[in-house]
Amino acid sequence: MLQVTEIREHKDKMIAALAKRGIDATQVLEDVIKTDELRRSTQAKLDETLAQSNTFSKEIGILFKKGETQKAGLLKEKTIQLKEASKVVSEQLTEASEKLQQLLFTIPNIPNELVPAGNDETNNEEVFHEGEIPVLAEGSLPHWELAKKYDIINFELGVKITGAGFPVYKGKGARLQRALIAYFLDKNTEAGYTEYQVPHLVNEASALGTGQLPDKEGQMYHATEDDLYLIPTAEVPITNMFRGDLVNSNNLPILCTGYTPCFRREAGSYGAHVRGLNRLHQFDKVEIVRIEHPEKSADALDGMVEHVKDILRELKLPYRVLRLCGGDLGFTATLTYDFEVFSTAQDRWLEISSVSNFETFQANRLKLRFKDTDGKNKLAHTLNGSSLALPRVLAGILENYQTPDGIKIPKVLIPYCGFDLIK
RNA sequence: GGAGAAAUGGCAGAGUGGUCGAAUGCGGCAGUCUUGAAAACUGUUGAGGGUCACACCUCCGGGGGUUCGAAUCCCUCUUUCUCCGCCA
Repeated sequence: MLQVTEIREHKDKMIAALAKRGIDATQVLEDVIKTDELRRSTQAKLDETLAQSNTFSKEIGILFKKGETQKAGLLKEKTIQLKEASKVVSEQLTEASEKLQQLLFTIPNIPNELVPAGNDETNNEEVFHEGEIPVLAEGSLPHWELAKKYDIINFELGVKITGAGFPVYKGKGARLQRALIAYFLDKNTEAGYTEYQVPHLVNEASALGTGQLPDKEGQMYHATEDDLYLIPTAEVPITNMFRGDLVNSNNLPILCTGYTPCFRREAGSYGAHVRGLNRLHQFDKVEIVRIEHPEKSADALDGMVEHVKDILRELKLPYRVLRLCGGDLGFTATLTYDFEVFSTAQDRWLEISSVSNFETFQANRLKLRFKDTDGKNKLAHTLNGSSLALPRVLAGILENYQTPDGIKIPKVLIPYCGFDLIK
């Protein structure tokens, strides 16, 4: 959620930046300013009435003590009238505040100046790539065929017990998943992130805090009986641990990591692009989250990108890093780098990580502040990234590491797996 | 599931109808002392809205009520703790 004071001061700049998302925000920003003016003037009116009423109440107390009950009675009448008047104004204030809130909820975050303009993924900018794309032997297979061949992932069983998009991992497939999770968590904790295990269901306030609600309601599974949401990413519970907090600036940055399953309802398209592990309703992910001082968040984002690069380098997977364009940028982000692994047998890139800076957008909803060295309370910056999403990494490994003898295991994973070949 | 107790500033913890946005301690910040640091001492320090700045308004778990006036009384919800029951 954007800050109203920022909108008041930098409206034109914001309109220009939001244009990169393909949005003309002129009208809505003007509405925000107008509604905020109404809110403030109504607030002032209410304050005045209440101030008057408070003064009278104090006088009544004094009069009673003196025993001047008649005078007190007169003042009572007056305060009763003021109370009636304040009720009406108070309702107007609520109305204006709610309208303002509604408007603010519809406006996405302001893209960073590095974000290229553009409507869709074709305008994303490749900023880095690394790793050799292997030349595979004759008869190499996509991962869903490999999964069947080696009996390590069973999609049909998942359909039987739940539905499409809920695979069952088996034997060395399950072990490889577990190895990846442990390896990722180890890499993250070595880099200074503290490991957390968090709830997989969250309440409405949490979903609002990180921006899943109100705009992405349909993308989450909703347990209506208890009004809880299955998390679409560990970002939600982890970031919300700090909701409403006021932290001291010398406690920043705060670095967290956690493994969770992630649940996504999103109705995907059909065909090869969603086959196998490419798109699931439930998948595993290890997430990193940072709470940063505003002056350090840009560097922090670069650091997170380097961290994820390091992991992919160790896994020896061919990958590229994209800077998302305005049209592809998520609602809450100012700047996002996507990581994609090349899936050789499918001959396409698969997104495996998304690293973003949200600046104050989430913090404003979360009321996550820090006490700066000048003694002032300010909104912190939040950032997060996947490190990494499991299924597509697994797909990449299966496809890129396949040989006529079986699937080799990346060297760094062998200690975690306890085997070096799936055959 | 049953019975009882509680929820107050960054933290701990007083406060049972008016002068309480709230004692005290810790922590934070500034200073004195010191070569420097620690200790000690002195001062300062809740949050949000509003204002050029004041004034002023709101906030004592959430919501509602009683009252001229509520942290304080009533209702309700949530959470925590103790005891009992049940159970991985």
